[in-house]
Amino acid sequence: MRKEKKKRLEARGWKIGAAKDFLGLSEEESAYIELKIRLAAGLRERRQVKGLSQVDLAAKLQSSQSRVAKMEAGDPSVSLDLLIRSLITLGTSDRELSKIITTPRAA
Amino acid sequence: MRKEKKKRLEARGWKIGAAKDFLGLSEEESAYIELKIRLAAGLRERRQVKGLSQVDLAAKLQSSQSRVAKMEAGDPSVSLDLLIRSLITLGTSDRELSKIITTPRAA
DNA sequence: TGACGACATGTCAGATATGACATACAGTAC
DNA sequence: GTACTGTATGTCATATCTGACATGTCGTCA
Repeated sequence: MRKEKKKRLEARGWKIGAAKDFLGLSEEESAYIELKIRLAAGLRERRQVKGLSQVDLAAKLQSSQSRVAKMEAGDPSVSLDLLIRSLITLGTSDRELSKIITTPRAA
Repeated sequence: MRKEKKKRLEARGWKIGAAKDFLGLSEEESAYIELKIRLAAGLRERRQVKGLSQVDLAAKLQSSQSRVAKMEAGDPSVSLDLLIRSLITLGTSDRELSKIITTPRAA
């Protein structure tokens, strides 16, 4: 369990949202959160590589800057569904998506 | 996803294979749908390998048999989020998940 | 200093996904 | 035939997600 800052950003919202457990996250919960964080990082990276601002991306997604910010922060209010749809909108292929999922984040 | 488009897709039953060829789906829409179908197939396969019924799996997921059936059918009412969480609950690793995403479906 | 651009964060009305239920259908066994 | 198991499908109340808005922070530039 070494996910440092981004994990910490999430922890508060998740522990409150889960509301039934308290002694830390179960295997499944942390697997889910870590996956979300990798997708979030992948989204930010791809957006930046394309030279887009959050506002630009929001326009493409028909969403808003604040939601894009939450996506990239791995906010508990963002679903994997939205993250993946956003990556797809940015032109991410299945193979690239697959890589994002399996690539360990830098410590 | 935009409501009207979804309703239209739903009305015409986009869960069938090769939907893109019959409906006027954009690249992004069909990428999303095909991804969902692969996850759905992966879920069914893993459930069956473990010798579980839909009722059994529903219990594990704290969901219902009908929702499991919809998941495995790739129903429009099911999110990628739920599909992936379900796969995680079945013990699917990141690597396996990645494989499900990139494995082309049998025609 | 102020103004600007990019990003973060909190809130909330409205949209969507979810579990649960009822019911139907296909096999299998008796 | 009945009974049972497993799966599919339609509906619905409500729990959750989403876009939009307001506002704040931080860096840069003149």
